Amino acid sequence: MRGRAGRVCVWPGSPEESLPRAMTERKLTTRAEDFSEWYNQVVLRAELADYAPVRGCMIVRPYGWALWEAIMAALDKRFKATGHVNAAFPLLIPRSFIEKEKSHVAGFSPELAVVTHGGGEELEEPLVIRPTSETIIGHSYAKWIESYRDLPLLINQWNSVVRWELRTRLFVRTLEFFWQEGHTAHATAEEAQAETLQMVEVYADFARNEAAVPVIPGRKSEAEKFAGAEVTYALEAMMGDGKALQFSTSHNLGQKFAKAFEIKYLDKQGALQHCWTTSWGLSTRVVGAIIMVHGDDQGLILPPRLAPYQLVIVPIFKTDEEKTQVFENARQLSRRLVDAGIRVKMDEREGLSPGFKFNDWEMRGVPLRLELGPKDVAKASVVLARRDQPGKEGKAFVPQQGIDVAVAQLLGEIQESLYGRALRFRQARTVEPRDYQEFSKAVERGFAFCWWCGRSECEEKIKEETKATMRCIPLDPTLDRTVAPAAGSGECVYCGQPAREKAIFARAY
RNA sequence: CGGGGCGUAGCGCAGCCUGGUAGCGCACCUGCCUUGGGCGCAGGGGGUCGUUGGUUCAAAUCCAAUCGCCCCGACCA
Repeated sequence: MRGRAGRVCVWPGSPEESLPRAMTERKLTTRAEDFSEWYNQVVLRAELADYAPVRGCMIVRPYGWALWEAIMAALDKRFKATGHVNAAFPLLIPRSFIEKEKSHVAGFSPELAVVTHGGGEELEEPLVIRPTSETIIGHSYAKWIESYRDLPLLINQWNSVVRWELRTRLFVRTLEFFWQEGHTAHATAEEAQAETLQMVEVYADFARNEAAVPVIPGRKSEAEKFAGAEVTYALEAMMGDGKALQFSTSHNLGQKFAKAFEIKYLDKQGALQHCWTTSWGLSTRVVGAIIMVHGDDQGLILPPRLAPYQLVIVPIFKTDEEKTQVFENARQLSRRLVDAGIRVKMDEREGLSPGFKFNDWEMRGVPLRLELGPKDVAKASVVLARRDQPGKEGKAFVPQQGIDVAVAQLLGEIQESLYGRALRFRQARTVEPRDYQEFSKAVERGFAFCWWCGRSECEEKIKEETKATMRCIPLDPTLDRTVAPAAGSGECVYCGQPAREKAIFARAY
C-alpha cells in the first residue's frame, strides 16, 4: 500500500479530530475508528445505495439491487418449497382498516404516512400507505375463506412499505423499505404455531447457508413483540461492532386479526370458527447485516452464494499485442467459468491501472479476483486472490486447466470461512454474566446471555441504565448449537428474583 | 421532538471574523504517456454561494426569517 497523493490535507489551524471524512479520500475510515462512518462510506462507495431527495429515503443502485435480487431468489425458492405462493396487495389502505385491531393501531399510528388528497380533492376517508399488510390482507382473507377446505392459505408478497421513522440509516432503517411479507391463515392454533416456527427455520437456513450470517432464533419479550402478535419470534445477529440487528421476524397472530377482520370458516362439524393467522418478514435490512457482519477496512465482503459477481477478471497488459493476447485468454476463461455456473465480471475498463481495479473490486466485495497478465498467459496459469484473505496470503497461482473446478471449490471455502469467522466473533463477544456489573460490561461490546425473570420492569430498567434491550429468549438449541439450552432456573440478572428463562440482551440497531 | 453540526462546482472543503475580481483537492473532458496494488504530464469545461427579505454605492461575507440534510438520544424491521 503506497501512494497517498490524493489524500486530502489537513489545513493549518483546523482540529484534525473533528474533520469530516472526505469521500474523495482513498482510504476508508476504519471500522475501529468509527464503525458508523465506515458503514456509510462502504454503502456509498460500493455503490449499493444513495441518499434520496426525501429525508430517510434511499435509492437502491444497480449493484445493491442485484444483491437484493439474489436474496429474493434464495428466499423465494424456500417459500415456494414450503407451499407458499406470491401475490400483490395494494399500497393504499383505508385508514379505518388499521384501526380495527387495537394493539396494531397503537403500535403503528405514530409512524404512518397518510394520503389525504387525490385528484386535487380532499378524500372522504384518508388512506394510509401500508406500514405492513396484515389489515388489507385480512380483509381479503375474510372474503376468500369459507370452509376448512380453503385452509391453510399461504401467501407471500414482495413489496415496499413505509414507516415514518425518526432516525434513519441506509438499508438498516429507511422510511420506505423493500421486503417480503408472508401472511397465512390456518384452521387450528397448532398449525399456525407450526407455520410460525417453520418460517423461523426457513430464515435461519437462509441466514446461515446463503448470507453466511450466524443467527440466534428466539422469542421476543412482550415489550419487543410485533404490534398485534400473540408471539413474535426473531433471528438476532451480531454486527461487527458487537451490536445486535434483527435479521427477520415471524409472528403468531393467534385469532387477533381473524377476529378484527372476521376471517371465519366452517369446520368439518359445521361449526363457524375464527382462523389462526401468522405473518413473517425479512427486509433490505439484511443487506446492512451482510455489510456489517462480513466487511473489513477494505470495504465490502460478499458471501459467494449471494454476490452479484462471484469472480472478477482483471486483465493486465502493456502493449497492444499483449492486450490482444490477454483479452483472448481472459474471454476464453470467462466463458468456461460462466458455463460452470459461476457469475463472472470481466473488467474491460480502459485507462485504469490494475492496482486501481483491485481496490475497486475489493470495495465492492467480490469474493474472488482472477488476475491475468502476459506472464500468466505464457505459463497457462492465473492468479486467484481471495477477498476474505487480504494481501499475499490470499493469492495463489492456479493452472488454467481445471480452473472451473478450482474456482467453485474456493467459492465454497470462502462461504464457509465467512460464516465461521462471524460465528467465532459472536462467540468471543457473548458472555454469560454472573452479576449485573459483568452484564453492564458485556453489553458494551457484545451480547449478554443471562437469566431474566421475564418482567417488563427489569427489562425497562436495564434499557435505561445500559442502553441494552432484550433481544430474544433463544429457542430450541439445535437451531444454534452455540447457545446452551436455557434449561433449569436461576436468578434474574437485574432483580435477583427466580428466573426460568435465559435471554440475550444487547444494544441494538 | 430534545441536543449538536452543516448548506459555496458532481463529491469533499476553504473563503465569512475585518463587505469590493469565485478558490483548492478529487472527479469529469481532450491529448500524450502508462498499466503485476489506488500512474504521470499538459490543456480544458463546470458555481444565480440553500431560499426569502433587510442593511449598504457594493453581500458568499453583516442582520432577520425560513427550508433542508447529516450525526447523537427517545420510537422502530
